[in-house]
Parts: sequence; structure tokens; C-alpha cells
Amino acid sequence: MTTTSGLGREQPPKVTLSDVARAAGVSVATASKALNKRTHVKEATRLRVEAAAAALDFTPNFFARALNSSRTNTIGMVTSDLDNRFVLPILLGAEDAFGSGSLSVLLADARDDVLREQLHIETLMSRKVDGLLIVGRTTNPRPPASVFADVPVVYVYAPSTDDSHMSVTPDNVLAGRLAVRHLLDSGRRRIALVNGEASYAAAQDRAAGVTAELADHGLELVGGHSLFGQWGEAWGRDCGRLLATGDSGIDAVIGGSDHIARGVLDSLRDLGKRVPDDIAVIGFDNWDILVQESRPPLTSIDMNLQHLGRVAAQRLVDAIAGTVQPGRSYEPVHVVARQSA
Amino acid sequence: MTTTSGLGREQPPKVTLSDVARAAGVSVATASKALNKRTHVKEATRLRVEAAAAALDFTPNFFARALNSSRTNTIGMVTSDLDNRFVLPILLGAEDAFGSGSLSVLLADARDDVLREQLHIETLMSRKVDGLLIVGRTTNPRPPASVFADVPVVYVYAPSTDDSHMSVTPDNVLAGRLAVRHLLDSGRRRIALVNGEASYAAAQDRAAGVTAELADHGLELVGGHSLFGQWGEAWGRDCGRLLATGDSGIDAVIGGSDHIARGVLDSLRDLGKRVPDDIAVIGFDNWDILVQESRPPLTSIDMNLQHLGRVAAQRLVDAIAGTVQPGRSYEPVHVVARQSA
DNA sequence: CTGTTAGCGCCTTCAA
DNA sequence: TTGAAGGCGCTAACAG
Repeated sequence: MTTTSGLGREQPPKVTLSDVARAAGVSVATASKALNKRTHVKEATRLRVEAAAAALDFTPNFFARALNSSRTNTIGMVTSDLDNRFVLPILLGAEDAFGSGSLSVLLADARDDVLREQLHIETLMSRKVDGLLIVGRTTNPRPPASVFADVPVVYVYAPSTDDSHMSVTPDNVLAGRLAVRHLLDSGRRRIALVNGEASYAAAQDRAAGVTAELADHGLELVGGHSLFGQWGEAWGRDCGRLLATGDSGIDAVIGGSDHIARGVLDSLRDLGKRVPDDIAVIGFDNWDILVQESRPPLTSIDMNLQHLGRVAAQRLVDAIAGTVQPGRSYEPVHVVARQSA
Repeated sequence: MTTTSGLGREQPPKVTLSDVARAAGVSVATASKALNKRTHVKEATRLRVEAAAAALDFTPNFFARALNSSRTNTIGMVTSDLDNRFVLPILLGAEDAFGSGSLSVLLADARDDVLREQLHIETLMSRKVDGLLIVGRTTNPRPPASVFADVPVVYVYAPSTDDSHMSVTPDNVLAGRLAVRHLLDSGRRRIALVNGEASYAAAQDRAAGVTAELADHGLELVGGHSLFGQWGEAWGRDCGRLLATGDSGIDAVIGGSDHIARGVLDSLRDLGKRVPDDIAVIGFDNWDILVQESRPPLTSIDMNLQHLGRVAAQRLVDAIAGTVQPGRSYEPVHVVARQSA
């Protein structure tokens, strides 16, 4: 008994492999082989060992095992996700891909600081992680981290600037195309794009998708190009007001993010424009708290973050298993239609 | 050279403690003591060993160390944070409290499922985590998890129903009081509370704080009690409209969450009420994306999540060190004044 | 103060 | 097919 009252169940007596071996009447070596389904062990004795292990509730000591430099069944995840938006969906996807229970994830936060990031990576490597997931904050390509050659790395969200590295990024060009397609499907033709900051790859890619899809239909953006600005509601409101009061005759606005789209929505409302009847509005990210209860609820392009995580984890697993599949992949996104468009 | 092109730097030859010892001309044991600042080692030799270690870029083998069943410098963090809001701030706080680099965090997501949670806890214990941070999704007390008695646990956000366990929760009663105090300070007297769901401890506690603080000033809520409903903008809008058009003569509304407060804000705006001139509005959580660009920017009570994480981690550290400090603690929150109140 | 001797629990030769 | 022996890298206990 410990002195701490009622703080938990008793630690069961540690049962080691040699306990199992003794119980099964074999040597430790044989027990080891039996449990690891290794070299030919007589079926009967294997069963006996397994029974003994089960009876004693044997759990192999993780550290003793790792000491003999095998796999650790641990991956490291380094993030700089200041918005707190990507980590969990991606973690969930990763847990799914690995099959629950088998794998553990060491999480570290780099706080968007290269030095901290490298420090954490060193720590993780000293813990012999089997692989590394490096999760970025934007989709802007980022310089690769310095990692031992035998530790596979998958960059998630923000790809590595080195194309030969494994990177998994949402397909923002597709996102732009889908937004346009959705609007065209409901008969819109005069579309404006109120975009985020031009320094963001996401903004550029979405714009590229939008203009490309429009071009495929012989159209172009109202005003000829996307309006780069800030990622915020205020920018959305400002542009929304200008667009709706001008003589542009627009019938749809694409917001560069849900934030922006909400700003647009609010300004249109102020001006008495009906959404979607007069003007349709669509956003990117499908961030529930922004999208579900706006007036009207906002149609948005979902970035499929959990899928992203699953793919990233799967590629990592493959790489750990030796099947390297270098290069960037751009993962699909999809429209979530609500009432604004 | 590996065959994978440019995927990382070469794995340096493993340097072990005995390499260091040899280089320093001492025994392995001495080297160990020297590096761990253990028993009295002559200053000179300690320096020599440290120099050798540095020269060889020695990193102690984590698993060999853990095998001797000392500390693992690892804590487990189990979350059910579906909203994706608490994990990172709390992780940050924990990293701070432990002093960076020294500690690693194994993160697992329970998806709000008791079985999954217990499964993850077992895995974490098999990895000999020094302690466990169990992060909830609400502040409702939750049944304790089953954990070995020698593994300290701190419940964060959602406390354990067992009062003797260590729990760290934001002080929602204080939050309610602070909201009222802030409004009273600016001369408001007729205050309504549009609250979230009654089944949430957070809603109840905030309401309790609000009414208590009002009572201390000889006041009570307009309508006599808080309006429980849903945690959403729509509910805020509905109530906002009712309150503003009725004859209650309110001069301030407290929203049970930033969501709700934003709804209130929007409805007041629709009705031509000026905020804060006619009616002040204040929310809870200080969730940046909701709060910063509303019209006007929303005054809100910040739950201090990073602080919460730091405290939780600190208590965990203390418990690991043997200084158990059982019981719940309620951590302070603070007003972030913007323009709405 | 320093070195020698034993393990920690497991896996892996190698011999039987 | 099985077992004995050695070692992974480190720390702890005891001698010197």
C-alpha cells in the first residue's frame, strides 16, 4: 500500500519473461521466440508459453525491448500550430492509420521557432522515434528539418521546400476550382474573390484554382484578379461593402477563408442584400464555429484534415516499413454545401 | 550512405558512456556519476568527463536509462477535446513548467469514449510515464480513470468526481463574478445572462458567480435568473432580440460563451441598438477568432488555459517528486476588455 | 573519491 | 527444436 489514499489501483507485481518461461517450463529464450512467433518453435510449446503469458498477464517491457534497438512503435509529431486547429484532426488520422493501441505519439510544440523545432527533433530522435510528422501552420513550403537519414519524415500541411521529401498538403488549387464549380452549378457568372494575404501559398493556390476553373468556362474574375488583403472578418466586410455597392453586378463572392467569408456575409446583410438570392457566398476551411451559425450558414470547402492526417501517417508507416514513396501529395478537399451558396 | 537521396543527415556513430569514460580516462561508473552530478566526484574529473562527453557529442541512451526503472521523463496526456481548443495551450503550459527539452509528452486522444481512454491509459502506463494529465472537454466532473497508485494523475479542465484526486479547473464562479464586476464598474445595473446548456457545470458555475456578485451589490439578474439554452450564436441572437425589444430596460448582457455573446451582438446590431452605449455585452472564453473582429470587438473573460496547463504540469511535477497536494484547484481567470463592454 | 561487480528485461547468436 | 551465454547502455551497491 502506498500512503496516498485512493489515488489508484495497486501496481500489479511485475511479471517478466522469465516468469512466463518458468510457468511454461521452458527457457527464457524459447519463451521469447514463442511469443514473437520467431524461428520454429514446436506448436505445442508455443501454445503453452502463450497460455502462461496470458495467465500471468504478461506485458513485455517496452524499454528492455527498445534497448536491443528494434522498433519503438513511437512516432514524433512536431507542430507549430498556433491556431490550434490541425494537431488533433491530424493526430486522429494518424491513430486511425496505425491501428489503435499499437502506436504512441510524442507531441512537441515548436511555437513557430526553428531553434525550438530542431531542439525537439533532437530530443525525439534520442528517443528513437520510428518516424516524424512535422505539422506546419500554413501551406507555405518550409525549409526541411535536419533529421537522421534513417528516420523517415512526413511534412504535413506545410510541405518541405525539397520536393523529394514526403509532404502531404491539402489541394488548394482544387479547393479554388471546387468553389467556382459549385457557384457555376447554381448559375453564378460574375464572381469575385476576396482573398487573404498574398504571402500565403494557400491564398495563391486557391486563387490559381479559381481563375483556372473560370478560364475553363470562358470566364474571369470580376475585377480581373483576386483581392489580396488580410485573413480576417474586417477585410471581408470592407470588400463585401465595396463589391455590393459598386456597379460590378456580382452574383457571388468567394472568401479566401471562412473568416473573410463571414465578413462578406455580414456586410451584405448590412446592405440589405439577400444571400444567396442576390449574392452567393462561399468560404474555405469549413471551420465549424465560423460556419454553422452564420446567417445564413456558410457553404465552405472542407480541407479534410483528418484524412490528411491519415494519409500522412500511412505514408510514414510505409516509409518505416521501407517502402519510400517520395514527393509531395496534394490531398482532395470537398464542398460542404449550406445555405449561403 | 543510404539509398534514399537527400532525406537527411547521416546517423552519427553511436557514442556510449563507455566511449566517454575511455576518452576521459575513468571508469564507466565514474563517468555516469560525473554526468549525473551524483555522489561526490572530484571537480577536476567531473570537468574532464563533461568535456569528453561534449567533445564526443554524447547523448545518453534513453532506454538503457529507463530500463533501470528510474524516471522516464515522459508524461502522458489523454484528451477528449473534440473542439480542439485545450490541448495545445495546455501542452504549452506543461512544456513551460517542465523546462524545455527535459520532458516529452505522449499524447493520445480518447474521442470522448471511456473504453478508448482506458486503453490509452494502459498503453501509457506500459510505457512507464511518470505521470498523467487527463484533459477533459467540459468542466463537468468526470469519473476517475483507473490508474496505478504510483502514477500521479492530474485532471485538467474536467475534474475528477473524487475530490481527493488532483484536479485543475478554471474558476468559472470567479469568471461570472468578474463579468459582473466589469459591468458594474462601467455603471451598468440591469444585467441579463444568456447562458449555455444547463447540464454544463461551466454554465451553472458562471451563473452562480454572476448572481453572487450581483447579490453582493444588492442586485439581481434581470428576469431573476439566467436563461439556459444552447451554446450557440442562434440562441444568443434569439435572446438578444427578445431582451432588446422587451420592456426589461436592460443595459448589459452577459453571454454564456463567446458564441452566445456574438449572437447577442448581432441581434442588437440588427435592432439598431448601440453596443456598448445602449447595451454592453460580454462573453466567456476569449476565443480569439470569435472575439477579435466582431462588431464591436468583444470583451470576454479569458480562461487562462496556458496557465491552467502550467499549473497542472507543476502539480504533476510535484506529485512525481513526492509532494502530493491532493484536491481540486480553481485557477484564476481574467477580463480582456475590448469595446463591447 | 573512484573502480569493480551486478544486474534492469529482452533478444540473439550458437551449441547441443 | 531448445537452452546457455552474452550483450544492449546505463545505474546502483559495494569495495577499495
